[in-house]
Amino acid sequence: MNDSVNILIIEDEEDINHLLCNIIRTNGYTPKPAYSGTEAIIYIESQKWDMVLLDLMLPGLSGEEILKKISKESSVPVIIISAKLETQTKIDALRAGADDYITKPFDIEEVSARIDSCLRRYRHMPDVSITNQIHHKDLVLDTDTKMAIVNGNELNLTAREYKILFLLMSSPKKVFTKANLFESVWHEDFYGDDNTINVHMSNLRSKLSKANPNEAYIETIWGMGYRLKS
Amino acid sequence: MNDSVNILIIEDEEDINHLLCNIIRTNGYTPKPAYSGTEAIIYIESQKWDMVLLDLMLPGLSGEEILKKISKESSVPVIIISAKLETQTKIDALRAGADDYITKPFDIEEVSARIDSCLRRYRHMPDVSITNQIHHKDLVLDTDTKMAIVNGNELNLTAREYKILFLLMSSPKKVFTKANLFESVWHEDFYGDDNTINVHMSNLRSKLSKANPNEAYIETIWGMGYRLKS
DNA sequence: GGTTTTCTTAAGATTTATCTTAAGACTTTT
DNA sequence: AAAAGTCTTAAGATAAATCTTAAGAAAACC
Repeated sequence: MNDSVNILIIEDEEDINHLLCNIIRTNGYTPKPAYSGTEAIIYIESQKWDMVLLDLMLPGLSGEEILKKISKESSVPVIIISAKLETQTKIDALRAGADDYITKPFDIEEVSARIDSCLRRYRHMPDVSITNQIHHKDLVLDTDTKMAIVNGNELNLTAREYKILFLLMSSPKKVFTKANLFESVWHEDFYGDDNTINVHMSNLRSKLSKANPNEAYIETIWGMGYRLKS
Repeated sequence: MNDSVNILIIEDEEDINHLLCNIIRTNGYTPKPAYSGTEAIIYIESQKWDMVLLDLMLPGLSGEEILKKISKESSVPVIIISAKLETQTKIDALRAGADDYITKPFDIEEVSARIDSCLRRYRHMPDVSITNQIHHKDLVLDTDTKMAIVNGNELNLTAREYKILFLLMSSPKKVFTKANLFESVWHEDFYGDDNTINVHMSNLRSKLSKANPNEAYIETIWGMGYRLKS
């Protein structure tokens, strides 16, 4: 029962925190969001954690301070997630006890992979990641083969298509705006041409519906964006 | 290499697999989890094992089939762990080459004791032979001689090339990203120069295609990585 | 110490995915 | 019914990833 893997997420931006929670849940672990440094401290002191994801830019108590506190008091692995991409910041963080450092905007699969690999290192676990498939209704995304499986048909996806679908499936109920997509799939803060996304969505949909014409897997939310159809 | 005792655990339920891993680790041996019959076969063919723990109820390739395969090809001791408690099933398993039979839910200490005693019995007898080759189509990788065999031609591989090919062949359908390769082949978390991998792939491919110009064994998945061509 | 093998780096060539554009059809909202 | 947002197509342009080659660096071997 209590062999669940608990991961604390310290990140003040709600959107990003939720996204990280979903990634972690998808990977089979148990996420706990904290939205400020002071909130985080309470959680840190109240129970043991298997891992901490920490944003450096926090209101109030800074990420650096939290990092110091954590590494002084425990040996829990910490992955920094930060918009600061200066090498020096990175080095400082790693010196201060961080185990890995990911810059924003991040690739969700990379985050996923690094969490796995960090956990593996810590627990001396064998090199088999716990889950390599994401399921949603009869749609399966295989993160090993990078294929979608619909109706038993294996579909080859391009890198972009795969990443879009991965994102949608990682948060099944969430509506992803085009800005969200540009950030998570393209890793760009600025917004590209909306039509770029239209076209990719169209291509992705047509691959999926070729495998199962009776079902629409991706839903358009008018004026908002896209989500997985539930 | 080392004199660790390697035990393969074939069990699809994650919780139980992890538990068995822990027991084995506690006893001073090295566990390797396999979560399906097909995965197990790969490991069985890829190296020598000191023992196999096998669940009879597996998705896909059944436990009985695996047991037959193992006992046909090698003399590695096999302990069955199963929820089936009919006497007939038990007898059948023992006839088919199993060395011991434990019913679920099991007593941790009992499992531990039986593993020890079974190993003690076997230690003196050398394992006659589990195959030391991995096959994929007409490509064979010999884990003893570290050579690839294509079309009957034995190819000398460098250490890197061997490791890359071994990795690809260990999961025939999986797409390996460059990050995967750096981690598994170079044992580096940070990502080196992509081009290093390009060049090694190129060299490996040219060796393979020199032996068989008609076949491409390694496939590039644009924007994602490489995989064995199936 | 010299020779051989293997690894890495770099630069140019090539291939492929992706982007852009645009126009007409469709859907939803007002 | 009109307007705004979205879908689909396709073709050409662009950007990015990859391949290949060769040469120098590093390591291993003799």
